[in-house]
Parts: sequence; structure tokens; C-alpha cells
Amino acid sequence: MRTEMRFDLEISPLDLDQTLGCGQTFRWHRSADGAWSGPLGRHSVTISMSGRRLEVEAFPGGRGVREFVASHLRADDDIRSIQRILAKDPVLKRGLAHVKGLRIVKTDEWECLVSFVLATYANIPRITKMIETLSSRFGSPIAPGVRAFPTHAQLSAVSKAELAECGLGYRAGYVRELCETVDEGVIEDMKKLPYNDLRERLKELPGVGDKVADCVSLFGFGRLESFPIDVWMERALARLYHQKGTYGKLRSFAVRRFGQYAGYAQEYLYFNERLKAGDGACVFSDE
DNA sequence: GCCCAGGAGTGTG
DNA sequence: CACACTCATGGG
Repeated sequence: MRTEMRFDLEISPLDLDQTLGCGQTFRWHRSADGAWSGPLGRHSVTISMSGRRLEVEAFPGGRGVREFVASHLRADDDIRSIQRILAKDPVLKRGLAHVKGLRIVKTDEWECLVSFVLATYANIPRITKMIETLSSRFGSPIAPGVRAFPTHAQLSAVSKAELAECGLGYRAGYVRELCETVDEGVIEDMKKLPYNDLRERLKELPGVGDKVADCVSLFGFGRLESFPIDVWMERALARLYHQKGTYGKLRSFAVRRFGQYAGYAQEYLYFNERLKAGDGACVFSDE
């Protein structure tokens, strides 16, 4: 019998708006009351903060949901320890208090891979729409009005013509090729690789270059040393660190500077750069 | 209507 | 290695 399940989690610090609304993941949506809802695996989940407690509703409930939510929000990351290390950077140091609750998320590898291949040369609203279209047409229903992201098998069964009608543009070809070159076994093998090998392996896949490989390494495979660089990060690195150049040059700068938690540094800077473009507010500065 | 987007692939100097 | 060009499209 499918029933709803409610429970609390201790995850602190945690800011749901910063964590779920900044382009790490694309299927959560925010209600007017501040709660966030989205499909997580085979569960439709709604979460909200009450003080330092995270209140969770899941449908259907079941064993492992608690661990699933905790894992997705990387509850075991010691933010204070991470920030203590990143505070060695004077630019980050001044703004860290404002992003304490911004956590890296841990997403499903396959969903993350397809999502960030779709994300190439598109803005976040459009990425969200492409992913919703694929899910609503080809994913499994898990609750009224909610469907899971399509599995590899489900997406592989979609005809070329059908996929072409999903508004993916030239990305449709990448998705088809991904289905042919990646399966669960390939992903399991990639989980075992050290970061640099994983990165190179990902870049062998169709539609995956430097930036997508780093996003999938970071969010899908949980490699916190990844440092994805898009146009927003180029601006941030130029403005705050006076760094310009090729992807490889910028990346090596970031790896040297931020080390094993470069991914957190990246998300902090990315969040800040978009915030600045939005309403002029700014957490980090170089002054 | 215009501008731009969590870029990648390919070819050329 | 570093650029230049193309790809296809919809949201702001």
C-alpha cells in the first residue's frame, strides 16, 4: 500500500533556497510558503525548514527514504570544516557566513549526465523545461502530476522522431548517442575511478566536454574537488581574481587555490555572481 | 525583435 | 596549444 511518510532530519546549516534554487539540480520547485517539492528517486518529496530541523514528507514512504534525502543534501558534509579551509582564501573569507547553508547536492548519475548535456548553451529556465518535458513524456509516474526522470532503458526506447519533438534542439542527438554509449554498468565502473580518470572518461562521451564533465563529477559523482567553469564563473574569476584564459588555465588556478573543496568554492562564487547580476547584491568582493 | 544561455565538436593557424 | 566557426532555440 502506498502511503505518505513524514519525518525530520537534522541538517544544519541548510538553506533550501540557496541549495535547490541555484542550478545544481533542475526538478525541485519552491512553493509560496518556502517549502520545496520534487521527485527524488521513486518518491515525491516535499521539504521545509523549521528552525534547524528539516521536515520531510515523502510519497510513497518506504525504507531508505530518510537516507536518500540525507544523502541528496549531503548531510554528512561538515560545512564548518570546509569553510574553515576555504577561509584561507581572503576573497571567500569575507562572504562565507552568507552561504553557510548553501550545500552541494548529490544527484543521480544518469539524470545528472543527461541534464548537464542538455544544459549546454541554454539558460536555466529552458534547461528546467527540457527536463520536465522528458520526464512527463517518458518517466514513470510516482505521484499525481509527478514523474521520475526517465531511466536509461526508458530513454533508449524513445524514437528519434519522438525525441526531436521535445524541444531539445541539437542536444537531441547527444541524448540518443548517450543512450547508446552509457548504461548502468558504465556508470558503476565510473564510480570506481579516481577523479582525474573519471573526468577523462566522461569527456569521451558524446556532448561531454570540460564543463559538463566537471558538473557531472561534482553533482552526480560527488567529487568535491571538481570546479566547473561556465560563463558566470569566467566573470567571477575575472572580477574577483583577475584570472582570464582557457578552461584549463582557469581550472588549474582554481584547483591550486581551493584544493579538495574547490566544488564548494565554485558553488559559492557561482551563486554570488548570479545574485549580483540579479539584484546587484553581492556577497563576495575583492576589496 | 534582440540578446544570451551552467558549451561541445570540428577545423585551422 | 589557441582561436574561429558552427550548431538550434526559447526564455528574459
